[in-house]
Amino acid sequence: MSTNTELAAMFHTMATVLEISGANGFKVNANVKVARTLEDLVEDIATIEDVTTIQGIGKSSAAKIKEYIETGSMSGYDELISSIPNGLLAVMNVQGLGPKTVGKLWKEAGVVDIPSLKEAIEDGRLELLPRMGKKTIQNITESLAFLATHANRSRLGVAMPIALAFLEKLQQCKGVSNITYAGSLRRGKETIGDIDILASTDEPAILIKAFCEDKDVEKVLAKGETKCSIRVKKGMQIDLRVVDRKTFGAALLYFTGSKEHNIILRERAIDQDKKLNEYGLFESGSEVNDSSSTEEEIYSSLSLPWIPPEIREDRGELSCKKIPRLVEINDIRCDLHCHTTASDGQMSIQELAHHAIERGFHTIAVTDHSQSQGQANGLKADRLRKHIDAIREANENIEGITILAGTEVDIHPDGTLDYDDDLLAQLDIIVASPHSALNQSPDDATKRLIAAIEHPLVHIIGHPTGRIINKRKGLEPDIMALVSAAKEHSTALELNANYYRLDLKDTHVRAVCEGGALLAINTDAHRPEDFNQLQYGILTARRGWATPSNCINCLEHDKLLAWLRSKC
DNA sequence: GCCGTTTTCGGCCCGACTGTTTTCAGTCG
Repeated sequence: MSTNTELAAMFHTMATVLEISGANGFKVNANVKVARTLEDLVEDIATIEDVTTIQGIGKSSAAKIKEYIETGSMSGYDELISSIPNGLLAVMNVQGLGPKTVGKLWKEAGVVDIPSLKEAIEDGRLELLPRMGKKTIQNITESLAFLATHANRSRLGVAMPIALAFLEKLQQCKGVSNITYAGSLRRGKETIGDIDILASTDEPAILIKAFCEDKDVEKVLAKGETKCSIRVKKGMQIDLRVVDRKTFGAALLYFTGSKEHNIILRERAIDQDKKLNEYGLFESGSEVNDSSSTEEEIYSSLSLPWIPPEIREDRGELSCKKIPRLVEINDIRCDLHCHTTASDGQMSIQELAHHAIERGFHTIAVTDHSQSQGQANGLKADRLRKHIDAIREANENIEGITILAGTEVDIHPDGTLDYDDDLLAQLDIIVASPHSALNQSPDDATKRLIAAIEHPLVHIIGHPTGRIINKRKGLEPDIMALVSAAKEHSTALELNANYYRLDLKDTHVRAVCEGGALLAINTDAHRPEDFNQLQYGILTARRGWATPSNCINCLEHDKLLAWLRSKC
């Protein structure tokens, strides 16, 4: 684990312990903010001379961070953590249980962890506590069962189809004038906690009934006149919020978040003697809506440009002089990392080419696995030579697209490649990716990837960390060092659009773009439907503030080929 | 704990829903 990640986890833990202990809420929030800042930070915190220059990190936290970097421990941390039972932190993950209740469960019912919470429910101890009725205990029991069987957050590509399916059904309801998804899904986060749906309708009761009684609903968690929550059979929670048509824009802004972005907007409103909530922007003390029918109008009233949802994360978007024109799906003109039946793909070269033509691409790269990838039917040298011939022939015979002969060559743990240079030199495009030894040390990973970046024949580093979201951490290279080397050698770093990967991730993408290196957004398609994954890559790229000029997939045909040939 | 073009102290976003209690605390987003 990187120092940033370790420290972030410690600050999160401190915040939770403080919260259970009943500490000042603002102090709790300050610790959460430090944790979040550390999570977003791409540079190794240890390399930053004065961390108080980072917004949100003050003297106190800076001293703790410094001490941890220098000594490997943090004074006060162990004492704080040991002030509550270790297992109590897990109890905080139970839906419906917050710091006040968890503190009460501990002090008044002897609950110290999940098992003892279950015991306290079974032996009736919980019922003896004030404000702990049958219904509350039933809800806790159900939350415990849910927690035991489900991961906390779903991958973006899991949540999106569920949301779209619900939208399609709900917009059929009588009276619905506006319906969309908001929340972290609209912001395109790599994982989604729950799906937020926002609607305006003349017939709220009909919509709410349809929502709560849908065949995919497993449990109705809350049901009011304007707000309902359900859990669907696939395990995700969906919140529906019904608002007046006139306030849809304000509500969309509010429910898109992020929370941190909203807080700054509200503070900005207060500075202007106004009040912002989900119903609109109001002059102070007035019930008269300033202007709130669209998001654009609200931002404008706050003297701000409209900010794309993907960057509403309090990562500088509200102090930025000019919001760049972020990359869009229609800017993408080619896919430079795809597989065929030659290795582990399901499409022939011809099928791949036809799907690419359908998408309006001018170029498609055939990049099957290299020889070390036995389980993926990776190509030995002689098979690759024949494959190159087949690709060249297809390129001759198929009109309307350029088909590039390429490879996704393994980067060995020591940084060498899985084919000889002589063979690589025969190809049009070389994507080099790590597939093995994905738990090597950050130093080794950095050396390994930089060796590949510096290789004169390599065009793109594929899924640089090898992570699998919610499953595998992957490599933790020094991203700033990679970016610097990538810029120097004109090697692109990939944002693999597959929603299991999204590798590089959003903050890494931003480092690539700000560092002046090239970004490649590829689907790594193995099946025709994989081309649809591009949407997730685009969302992630936008979260990383990527513009078309950062991205080689946005180049016109001749410029792309010129860049490819510039490597020799 | 953090912050400051009202600066070193005083303030820090806002509202819906639930369950339990009868006027509201706690949780969630």
